[in-house]
Amino acid sequence: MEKQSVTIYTVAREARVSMATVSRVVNGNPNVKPATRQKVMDVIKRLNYRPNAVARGLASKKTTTVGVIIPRITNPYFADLALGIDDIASMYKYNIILTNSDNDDEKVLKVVRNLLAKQVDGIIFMGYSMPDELRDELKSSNTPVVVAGSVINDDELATVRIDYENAAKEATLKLLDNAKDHVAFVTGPLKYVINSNDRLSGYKAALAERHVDFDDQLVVETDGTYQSSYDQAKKLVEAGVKAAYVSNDNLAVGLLNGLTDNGVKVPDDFEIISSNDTTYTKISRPTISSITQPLYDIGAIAMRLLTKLMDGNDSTTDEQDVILDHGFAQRQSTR
Amino acid sequence: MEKQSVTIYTVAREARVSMATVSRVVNGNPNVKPATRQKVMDVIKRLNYRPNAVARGLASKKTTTVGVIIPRITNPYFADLALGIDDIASMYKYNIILTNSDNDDEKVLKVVRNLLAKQVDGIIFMGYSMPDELRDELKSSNTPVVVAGSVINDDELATVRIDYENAAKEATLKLLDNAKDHVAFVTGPLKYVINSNDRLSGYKAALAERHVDFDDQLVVETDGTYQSSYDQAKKLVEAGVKAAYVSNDNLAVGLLNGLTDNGVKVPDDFEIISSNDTTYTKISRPTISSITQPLYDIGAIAMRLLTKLMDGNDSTTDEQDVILDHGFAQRQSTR
DNA sequence: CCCAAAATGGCAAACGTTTTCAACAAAAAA
DNA sequence: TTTTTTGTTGAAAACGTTTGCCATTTTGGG
Repeated sequence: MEKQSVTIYTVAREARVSMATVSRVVNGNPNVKPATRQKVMDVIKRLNYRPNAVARGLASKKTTTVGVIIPRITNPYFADLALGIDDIASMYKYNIILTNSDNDDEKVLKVVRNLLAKQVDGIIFMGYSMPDELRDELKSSNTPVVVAGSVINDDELATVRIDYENAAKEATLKLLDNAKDHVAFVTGPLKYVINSNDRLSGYKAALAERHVDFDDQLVVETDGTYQSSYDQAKKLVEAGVKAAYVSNDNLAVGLLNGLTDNGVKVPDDFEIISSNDTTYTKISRPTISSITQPLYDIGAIAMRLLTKLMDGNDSTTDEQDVILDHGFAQRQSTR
Repeated sequence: MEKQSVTIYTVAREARVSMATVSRVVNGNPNVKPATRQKVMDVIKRLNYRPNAVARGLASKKTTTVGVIIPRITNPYFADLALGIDDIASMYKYNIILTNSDNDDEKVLKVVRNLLAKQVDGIIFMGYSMPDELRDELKSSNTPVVVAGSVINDDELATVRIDYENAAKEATLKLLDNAKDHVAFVTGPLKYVINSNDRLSGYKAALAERHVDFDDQLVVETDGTYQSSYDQAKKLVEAGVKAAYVSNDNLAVGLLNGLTDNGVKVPDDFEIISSNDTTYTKISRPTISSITQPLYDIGAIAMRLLTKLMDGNDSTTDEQDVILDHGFAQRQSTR
């Protein structure tokens, strides 16, 4: 790769000013006389000068780049979040280094080390758990971190999310009130705190409120894939289950299609409420009722919060935990 | 932001060697005596030294970062491609700067300028068209570019894709052969060459082969969204259309649901073949027959090709245009 | 007109690496 | 032994910015 042809030095020479002045012009520093500024800008345009962001990063210790960890880019839930993140990031002139973690602790650690080596100004973490080692690394690196759309085993990190517990409770209550007694909780891996803690608690709270005994046979743990819940459909029906609150849309669609393909009518014989309100819930037939989350906003707000933190508003006092409102979309999978 | 505490210099001092030697150790340069190497590695571990990638980028003129332009991260088609890209990228130790272009020429230009300023080693472009200005910029920047999963108005750029024209032709033939005479082509914006050139040509070729006259009333242009084709469903049926080849899965699902919601039976009264074989085609009911594309592979191969180009294998002679095989998945939307 | 204060701009030292070149040492060949 | 060759290492110059500090100019009040 050949040397960059036109540098700040070239411009300085052509404009008969110093590099410092060019730098000031480029960065909008006010301490430069309008005439000089114009002169420099003309040269910049003429030479088509483009500042080298790497050199700038080294000198200024700011890369205007943030790292984004996403479990899987093809997961619509996280993709929606990522869209919000990206929009706000580009609004604030930040770039996004995006990497899939595949929910693999090993990989996540590697990825973050990489991001830190690249001197990102901040990190947005999406995912279901954060290895201790990673947490330590992040803390000692002193890089601002915001957790978006997920709950992890750490309460010191800034987080943007909804109240998963309450949302789960409300959904479960709705199913219980539709005169169903056998309401199951179909969930992704329980090793993720968002499932095992937040959602399960909400589910239990709803049962308690309606004086229904908790039956752990009704908590159906899956690996979170479409296929896994599709396969569970038949068993659930045979077990007499009449409704299910489902922890993610993949699972909900799988369950729905599994039921339909087995001749079970939704919502007549079985009701479903899902959790994430992604496109899946709208394109399935019947459509799936769901807790609604402002996905885009969660991403957007997380990114905005991150910019604050990166600007040094450490604001340890400020609320670091933003809980957005959720809602409910009544669709065809519930009566 | 405070100064980096432990640098290559610190390590060098502690290990009583020069920076050069530390650099060699870190980069696996073989010209270091094993004993020295060990000594340096010990210090690195003890001090927990992490090389600064920005400084490295400045000195070596390689950032091990590639820019990826994606129309919209939430579009499953491109998300699948992106997954392949990311996997291979991380295999080759590259990071991905991912940005949504929203298919907006202005924005794309801005984004690419940004990427170039950040000194990315290469760019993967996904999208439906490339503004002339952008093309010029890319060429003069001398940065390797690979176009993935799309066709654009330029034949000099390396591209990885399938044969959209033939795929469209085969799909249309299938529909024609199922004894339908009124086969429509429901497409996204015709200003995109992949639609107006490749797919439309394929559609026409199929008609010609079956001696069916081309009727431009049967080419239904939409804005590419779910809703747009959903809204077209009724009109199509009223116009006597019996089947449709659809240019993307969003549209196909929209059309399908529009038909179903209007009481039209698929596939009995209307057959559909879609183009991209994303999840949508599998979770809809009925499921949608589709051309199949190795989406992940397209992304993966594009990235691999890019690494070649970045390694300087300019190989102007080599095939710069990789055409992968496509297939067909028979599902419930066709007989 | 003079002088202090404000505005402007230049110098040069960072920033943390890689890399070229030369030096030196050790091993091999003569 | 002497000369080559090969293998290891270090010194220091890039890489292209930003920025602190100082010098010079402008400005405006008296």
